[in-house]
Amino acid sequence: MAALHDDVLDALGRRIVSGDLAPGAVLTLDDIDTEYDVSRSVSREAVRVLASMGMVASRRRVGLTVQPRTGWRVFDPRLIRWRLDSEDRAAQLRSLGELRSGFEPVAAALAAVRATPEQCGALTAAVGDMVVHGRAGDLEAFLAADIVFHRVLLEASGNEMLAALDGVVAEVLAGRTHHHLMPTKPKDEAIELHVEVARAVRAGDAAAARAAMETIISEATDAVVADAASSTILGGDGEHA
Amino acid sequence: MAALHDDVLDALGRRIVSGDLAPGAVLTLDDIDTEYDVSRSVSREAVRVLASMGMVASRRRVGLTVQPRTGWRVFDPRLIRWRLDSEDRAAQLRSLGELRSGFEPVAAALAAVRATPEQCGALTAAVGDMVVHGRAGDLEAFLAADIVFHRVLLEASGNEMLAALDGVVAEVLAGRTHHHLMPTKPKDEAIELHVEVARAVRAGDAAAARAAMETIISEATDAVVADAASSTILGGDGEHA
DNA sequence: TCCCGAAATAAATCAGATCTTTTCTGGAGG
DNA sequence: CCTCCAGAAAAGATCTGATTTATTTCGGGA
Repeated sequence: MAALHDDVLDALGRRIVSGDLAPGAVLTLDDIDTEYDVSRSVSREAVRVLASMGMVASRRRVGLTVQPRTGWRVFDPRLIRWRLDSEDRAAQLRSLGELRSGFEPVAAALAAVRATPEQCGALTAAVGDMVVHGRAGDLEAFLAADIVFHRVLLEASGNEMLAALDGVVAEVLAGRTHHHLMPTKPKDEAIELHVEVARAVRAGDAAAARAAMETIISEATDAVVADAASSTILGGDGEHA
Repeated sequence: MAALHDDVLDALGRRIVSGDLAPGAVLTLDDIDTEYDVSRSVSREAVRVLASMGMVASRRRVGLTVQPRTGWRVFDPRLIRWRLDSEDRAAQLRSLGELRSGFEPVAAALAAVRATPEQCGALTAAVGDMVVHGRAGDLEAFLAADIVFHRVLLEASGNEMLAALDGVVAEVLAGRTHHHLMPTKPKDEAIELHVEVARAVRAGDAAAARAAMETIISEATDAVVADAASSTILGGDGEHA
């Protein structure tokens, strides 16, 4: 089931992200063949993908040069995953959080106008789960429901690019929970705000949906800051923390 | 200078985006070798990248299956380019615009806190160019300055993911101008708002920067809607249209 | 009818050759 | 000593064809 080239891609990607292979570093296909004991086609395919992510550039007579971070395709899920698994984790979470603070209110507003009845139902169901598990203090189950809530909302925005960011949101939410930046029991107000978003979406009230979502995020930010856990501006967190 | 595999990748990508190769369609590496008259390594590398973009999946004994759009990595610049060059152009621009309406205000707020003196200078210079070319009615030069302005702003946000969206903004702005959704002469108020963003960023006033950017976008949206050109909700356009 | 093994299929991998581009090196000429 | 050009060398790009492996199909037997 393994895929050789995927293994090599993964290994190289992680080495680059970790800084083991820093921008400017040069390696050759031969190096890769030797180091990972694979044939040329495997190393080539791995490198080709890496190049398509802007992480390396290949030049004849020179070899493969690791590219500066500014050129990386930072929206690639694989790259996000590598960064989250590396030293870079905190920075990646911060970036994702800031990003999220921008697009989630938009998604909520759009969803209010475009959500299908099925999506409204799914949203309501997810909110219901959040209430139940939140009251019970079951953080993992609450997190799962929270992730579903936001995924459905993004999907309901009817914008495929927003929908594609569901992984981002899931990572942020999971990261916050697992890094213990959440209270042991989700705040009632936070849950209430999710209920409000769902209500506004059902009612087709874009402004209300947007406002509630903005509040969710800013409240969460304040809470985190007040928590003295860290201090990111506009801070991205975005959930009852 | 050509790169065989890149040509094939481009050709296949465009065929998929255009619907010529619809989701569910199956093809084999052999088909590609034959159709484009290239060797196996070339077709393999092209397909590998396409797979990494979520556009095809390869399975033994079956071949390559074109994947549904929901799984595509829609943030990949190549995919965005293909969509912009296809029938899908309008939808892609709408998506990008909506997205932009979310993240640009955030970027402005962050830039107010994080911009370096050099970036403030670049921003001011860009605004100056906008004023000059705007007054002169030179739409192309104005567009160029506008693009620079937004690029610098995104970069100044200090968030590499926001910075990576500079291409998105450039495409939206260029698309609006070249689709004649702009007045023959940029509105003074719109220019004034850009001046205000630059001022707020220099002053480190995050709230003001965010507010001005939000106004830029909503004013532009209203203008477009009033223009009866089209009607996208929250319309994302975002520029003096 | 159901299950199992053989055959067929197409991707995955390997191996090695050839082509092309880019860079480096020496030497000729100024 | 510097400049310029030809030739060598390095490394990716492409090609070819063989081998391996996973998956599906299908025929035969219980």
